[in-house]
Amino acid sequence: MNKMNDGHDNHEKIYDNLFEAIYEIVKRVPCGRVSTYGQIASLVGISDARKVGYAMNSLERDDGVPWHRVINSKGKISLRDPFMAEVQRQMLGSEGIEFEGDSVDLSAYLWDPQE
DNA sequence: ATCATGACGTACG
DNA sequence: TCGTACGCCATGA
Repeated sequence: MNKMNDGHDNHEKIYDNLFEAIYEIVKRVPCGRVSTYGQIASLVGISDARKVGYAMNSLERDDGVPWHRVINSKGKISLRDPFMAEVQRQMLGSEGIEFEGDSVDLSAYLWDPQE
């Protein structure tokens, strides 16, 4: 669920938890680019990339978080569910991301946070 | 309150 | 290349 508001946080970027912070970073990844669990983790200041995966897994509905643009450091899709993995692949494909077999060339599509 | 569980990355042998 | 250890969140039973 989403219980991030105690009722008085608005203009300040204060997050009740790590997942909210992760979602804000993922929202910055533009169409046509991909990011990795590790990169997102680094940007929110944590060393555990798994937590980024946990955060993505916890998304129940679309909160404007482009979860499909987050893949692993090997350039592959990490979703365990084959169906959803294919969905993710299709979504990336429709955004212009090309696959070489089952992986994406990160040197060509990795998001640069400075952009 | 404890326990299991789940989309990872890096270091090391 | 492969297996293992570690990092240490959020949620539901």
